[in-house]
Amino acid sequence: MQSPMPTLDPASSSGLPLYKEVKRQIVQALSVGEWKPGDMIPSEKQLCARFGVSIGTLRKAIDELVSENILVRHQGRGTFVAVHNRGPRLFRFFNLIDSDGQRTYPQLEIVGFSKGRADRTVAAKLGIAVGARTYRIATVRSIDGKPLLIEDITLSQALFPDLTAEKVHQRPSTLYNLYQVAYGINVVRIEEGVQACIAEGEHARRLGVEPGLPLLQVRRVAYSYNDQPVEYRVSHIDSRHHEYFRAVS
Amino acid sequence: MQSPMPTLDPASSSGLPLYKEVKRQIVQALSVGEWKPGDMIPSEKQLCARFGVSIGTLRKAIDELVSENILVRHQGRGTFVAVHNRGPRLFRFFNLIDSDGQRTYPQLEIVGFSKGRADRTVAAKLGIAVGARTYRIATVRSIDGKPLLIEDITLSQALFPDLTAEKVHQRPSTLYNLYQVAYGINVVRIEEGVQACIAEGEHARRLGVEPGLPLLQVRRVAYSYNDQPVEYRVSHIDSRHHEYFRAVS
DNA sequence: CCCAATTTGTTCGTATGTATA
DNA sequence: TTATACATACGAACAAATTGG
Repeated sequence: MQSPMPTLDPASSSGLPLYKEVKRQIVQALSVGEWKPGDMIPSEKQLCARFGVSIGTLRKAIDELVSENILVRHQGRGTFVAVHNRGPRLFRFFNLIDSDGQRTYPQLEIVGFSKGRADRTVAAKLGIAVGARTYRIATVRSIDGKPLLIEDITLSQALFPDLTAEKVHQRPSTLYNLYQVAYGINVVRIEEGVQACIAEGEHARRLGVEPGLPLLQVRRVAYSYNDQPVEYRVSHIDSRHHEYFRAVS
Repeated sequence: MQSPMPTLDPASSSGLPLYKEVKRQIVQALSVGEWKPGDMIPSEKQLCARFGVSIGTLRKAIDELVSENILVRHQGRGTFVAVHNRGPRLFRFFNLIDSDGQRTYPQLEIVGFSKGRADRTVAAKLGIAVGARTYRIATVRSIDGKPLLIEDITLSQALFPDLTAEKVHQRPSTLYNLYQVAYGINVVRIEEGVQACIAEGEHARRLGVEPGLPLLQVRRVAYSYNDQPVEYRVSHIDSRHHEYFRAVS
């Protein structure tokens, strides 16, 4: 009357706890695109059958993925792959708040697209070889027509084959959405460093500010599932009327 | 053969799920100092008996507190109240990394202590009345004798009665540790906003930099259990050789 | 060094409640 | 209403880590 040998044996392949192995396989399914952002994944009962584990074990795996913002559960509806770039979530990684403490959502304009090669910094951040082919995208984000933030984005050509200025300009939504629908690449996590700098030359011109103004410089690496780096982005922000926000618990 | 009525009835007092009510009571015990940071709390079996819930329900409550960094579990040893200011965790909220990407731990020096009253900003941040009595503490953090970061800290006198310059100077460890051992106040979470500014006057002098240098300005509110604000801190950082780091998942 | 007791970690499963379609 | 799906609550059995004798 005891349980038969499970389909996934904890000691067999990985030595990991069973629920960690289940979690790993779910992430694997996500990263190969079996389920896409917004999709409902199979019900708990179906997943239990698929992985040969009990409901409690499956829930523990899904619990962790939910806490990592990779899955979202809705009672009575199902469990879904998290969408990171729709509606207000669009600026999930862009927490600028204005003087009243309200979140703001600037408009994005693409002002440049070119091809290049990775220098040492980019190569290290993106995990590619020095000299590997890259794209460079330049943007301006504005509120009420006033430039607020400029970005210099670097992507690996290997990860985004045949990306063109047209695709970038004609994207229906955000860049992260373009990565997702056109390349199946989902940004789920970022790391960034912040420094203060002085506006000069090109940066001052694109921001429409006088040289000498203090700016925030943010260097961000965006990651997909399995800690795969997919984008390197350097931003310069006019923070006179907006501040960069964060919470740590 | 069914379970008797539990000591905590989900529908009785709060309408919350049982495990949320258990969690609330544990936080309550923490905030009144029944268990202090570093203490081992009673075993799962004991807590089940105390709250009249099953092991699964108790574990779900503790799981959430662990994920919030309020408790720490050690298999075979017990469950402990998280300590937020010991050893390397000392700078848990102070993620400055140097040019090599290494975390750095500057030395702290107290350079000022005074009494004052809350202006509108401080009152709002600390949840106290405008004009309420406060303390002001000024600090400098240095690496290799080179000032890197200055802080202006504001505390409510009501929360920290009889705080003196001597206590601040003679603290054995960090300020957060002083809050903890002398007043039973534990900082478990912070929120902060970041802007760029220009070094001038007093700030430039304390940092030992020339006026005109761009600085990071960080405004932080530190919270204890139950989202109680306990400290307001404005920092100015010379970020030329160090950057402010953050990760978002 | 080993053993026993304690404590948390993992896995299993059942029953019932609540939300949604 | 009914069926489905997730949420909550219960608890058993065994594994793994730690501690103290």
